[in-house]
Parts: sequence; structure tokens; C-alpha cells
Amino acid sequence: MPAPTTAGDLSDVLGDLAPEQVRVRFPPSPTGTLHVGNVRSALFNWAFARHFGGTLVLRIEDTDAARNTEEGYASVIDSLRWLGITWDEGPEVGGPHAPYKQSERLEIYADVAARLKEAGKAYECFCTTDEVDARRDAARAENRASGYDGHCRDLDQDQRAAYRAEGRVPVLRFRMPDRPVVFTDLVRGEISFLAEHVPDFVLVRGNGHPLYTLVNPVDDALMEITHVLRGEDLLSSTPRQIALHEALAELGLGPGAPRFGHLPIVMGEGNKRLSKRDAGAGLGEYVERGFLPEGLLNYLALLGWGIAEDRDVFTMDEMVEVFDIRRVNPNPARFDLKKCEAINAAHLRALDVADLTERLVPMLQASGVLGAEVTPEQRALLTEAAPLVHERIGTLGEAGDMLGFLFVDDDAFVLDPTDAAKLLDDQGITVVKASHDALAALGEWATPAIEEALRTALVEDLGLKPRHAFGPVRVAVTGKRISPPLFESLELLGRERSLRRLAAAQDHPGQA
RNA sequence: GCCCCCGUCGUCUAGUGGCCUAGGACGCCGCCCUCUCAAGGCGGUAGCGCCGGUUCGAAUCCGGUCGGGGGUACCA
Repeated sequence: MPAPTTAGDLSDVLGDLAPEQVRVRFPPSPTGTLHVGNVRSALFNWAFARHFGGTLVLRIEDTDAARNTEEGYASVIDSLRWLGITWDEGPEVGGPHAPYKQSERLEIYADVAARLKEAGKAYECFCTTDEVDARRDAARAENRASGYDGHCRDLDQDQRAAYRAEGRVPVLRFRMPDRPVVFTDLVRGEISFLAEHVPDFVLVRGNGHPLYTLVNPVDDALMEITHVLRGEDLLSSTPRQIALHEALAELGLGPGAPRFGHLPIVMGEGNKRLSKRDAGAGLGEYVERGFLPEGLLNYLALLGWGIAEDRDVFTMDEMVEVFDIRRVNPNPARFDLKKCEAINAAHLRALDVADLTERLVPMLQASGVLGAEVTPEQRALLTEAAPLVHERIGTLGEAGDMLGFLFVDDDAFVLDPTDAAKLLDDQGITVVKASHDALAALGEWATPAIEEALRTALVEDLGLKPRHAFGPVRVAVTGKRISPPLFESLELLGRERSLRRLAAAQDHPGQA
């Protein structure tokens, strides 16, 4: 019987490293807002680093100047801050391996490329794209492995000169070793590739521009990254990166290949990977809708990882405490908005009221319920009202709809046409009138007294069932059929405003 | 085509040969509670892709097959 992996046996994860020597990285391209797949990668790297007391490096992969923008960069930083994913080295905080933006490391890549070439680890390839394509198609037609065929591997001085004389401009290609690459993936176990299936690949374009294939492993090596946790879409590029790391190490650059763990991809609807363009993919949507960072993160963690068999709501502290990359499930996971909302709602309910109130303010401002300046009176009212919506909302953004009636001026207050049409019929008007009279006579304006007065007037005197009695009042006062609890709402609205609305509702144009 | 990864309720998952009559969560349905909506409580719905093998015994191990995904770039 195989010994079960226990928390105490970490040699397959750490090797000879002490836990605090763990160094992981999150390397976004600042092409726009992060999408939830990126966020999930960031989260797992962060949890891994924090669990071991190691280091998380933030590196900006912005060598593609055309697609990267300053706004994209700012958005990445803002997003991570909003999420509460902190980094120990990187932009804004610095560190011993600065700079952490690849656009500022171009000389490094040029130098490494030159050394690789000099050492014979890489070679100039003069094949044109058309030539490479043609030979690849031919290989494919014979059911042979496709990919670069090594045409320029062993060119001599004269041949290179001849190509140059033709006006050809070479790319720099990495020379893959002629042996299989085998590695143990932290989430998938042993994976191997035969040499013939991992062709020589381009490191530097003809125009001198370094490619991802070069810069990503070079920075991982130079920044002494020990563990690379990333999406499984990068799994098949792993053998060439391992080969590059080994070549680099032979040149004295970096400690050799890091350990890899390939996380399951996050899918959207259907069977396609969630891409930036998909609705629901961008982090911004969740921020705007009023998701809690801890709620979103909790849900994302569930995509491939779980804290316990019978539990799926947890804090990030709890996740950090027990996170184990080996327990990550390799299956691709589909993003389920409903469950994401449910998890978020659970976190919302766990907030204490003061915290909830605090977080509600910017959301209510965004939806126009509150202005840029919040008066002390509004503040106090919100403090009273927050408990009423606490268990009724799944996202902070839903609060505006429920609380708007408390903050709106009487002249701007409107009844929902559909709800009014449904509930303010002749009988509804009668109910509203009776309510107005009962409440007008009320001495103390407080929830219990309000409830008693209304029950007496509507349920007892008019003989209505409670559910029919309070509907019209609710619409008249809150404008909607769905609202926070009625009696509490009336108390918060205050005597004057409540009575004015009850009076105004009686003039509601009758319906058929 | 070739290479690699993946395959348990609709979805996310638990499961490492007998604790499985396959457990939990979200969703959905019903009931209770109830001033609406929620929350909460109770109950229900639904799954091991398929075929062979190993074994006294397989969701679990092996082989095959089918299906899905990724790669096969001077993209990342």
C-alpha cells in the first residue's frame, strides 16, 4: 500500500529547499484587465508562497509594446490590490532582481541570447517562414511529427555567409538536446516528452526582438524562481523551458529548472477556455457588481482545490494555512456564476455590520443612491439600514435597489409601475388610506408600535390576510413589491416621509 | 496528422481495491418558517463515458476505445 502523502512529507514539493526559500511568481501581461483565470493563477501562487513563508514575485511581461499599455499596467496593480494579493518583489515594491518589468530588461535578454549562441546552445536559423511551413506540411502529410526540422542546426561559417549574402536575416533558435524530457508535475505527476516531439524553437526574432520563449524562462532563472504554478495551457511548452533552464544553468545563469505545477484551465460556457472577450471573464465586472474579494477568491479556489470534503466557504487565512498544490485537481473547471454568487453571499453574511456598511458606501455612490458627499445623517441612516439588507443581498451592488427609497428625495421618489399596477388597485388604495390614518395617529414612531398599529388596522379591522395587507403599504412606501422588512423600513423612513408617501399613493392613477 | 493533458450528479468536487446502497456544495423541485424578498430548517432530483482485463471484490489498478481540451508560430 502506498504511503499516503501527508503534510509532513514535503520532499516531493520542496526537495532540499527550506520552506521559506520558496519563490514563485505571477507574470501578467498588462494588456487590459486581469481575467478570472489569471486571478486564479495569482491566488494559487500567492497561497503557495504564503503557506511556506516564501516569496511571491510580480513580474510584468510587457515586451510586446504594441499590446501593452500604461493603463493595463495600472489595472493589474489595482486589481491585485483590490484582491488583497500581495507581492514581495516586483514593481512598486522593488527587490533584489529589479527591474521587474520586462520592457526594462531588454539588454539582459540580448546578453543572454548572445551567450547562448556563443556556447552553441542556440544557433542562427536562416529558414524563411514559407520554407519552414512547406517542410512542416510535407512532414504532416506523411504523418510524421511536425515542427522545425533542424535544417539550420549545423550550418558552417560559409553556409551562413552565403545565406547572409542572399539577404536573409537569421532568427536565433534554441538547440534542443537529443534526449527525452521527463519531469514530475506537482499536480499531474510524471510527464515525459520524446525529443523528436519537442523541436528547436525560436528565441529571438530576425529583428532582434526577444520572444516569450526566451524571456519567461530567463527571468525565472535569474529571479531564482523555485516553483512555477501556471495554467495547463502552458504544459506542452514545459519541456523546452526545462531544456533552456538547464542550458542557462550550464552558463552559470540560474539554479536550473524550477518545479512545475500546471493548474486546470478555467472554462466558460461550453468547452472553451474562458477568454478575455467572454462575458464574465473580466475581473472588473465582479468589482463593479459588488463582489467581495474574499468571496470571489474563495470561489476561484474551489476551481480545482477544496479545503475539506464537507466545506466550501473559507477565509484566505484558512486557505493559506492548509494549501497543498498536490491536492489540486487536474480537471478543467467550468466557471459557474451561480455558485460564485452563492459563495460570495456567504462571505457577505459573515461580515460584521460595520464592515458591511463601510463597503456599501462606495457601491451606493456608484449607483447614485448616495452622492459624492455623504452627510452624517445619511451615514447614520445607512448604519441603521445595513442590517436590514445584510441577509438579503448576494453582492454589494444589490443593496442600492433595496435601500434607494430611504435616500431619495420625495419629489424624485417614484413607484415601480409594474408593482404599483399590481398592488395599488382599489383595495390597495383602501389599505393605504387605512394605514395612513392609523400611522398618523401613532404616538411613538418605532417598529413595534408601527407593526401593532398596522396589524390592528389592516388585519383585524379590515380582516385581511397579512400577506395581502402589507403589500400595498410596501409599494407605497418603498416603491417596490420587494423591500427590506416593512415596519423597520417605516421607522427608518420617519413619520413625515412615510405619511407623505402614503398620502401620495392614494392619488395613484387607478387601474383597470 | 503528430504530441501532451483530462474524463464521478447540469456545475464544482470527495473518493488512492472492501468503510460506496457513490458523500458534500451550487443549481433545480417540494415542504416548514414568514409582512415581500432573502436567510434558516427539512426532504427530493441527478453521476462513476464505453469495452475488455487483473482480483474473492474495481469509481479506484492495467489495456483499449470514445469524447473534450491544449500544443504543434519570428503568439503568449
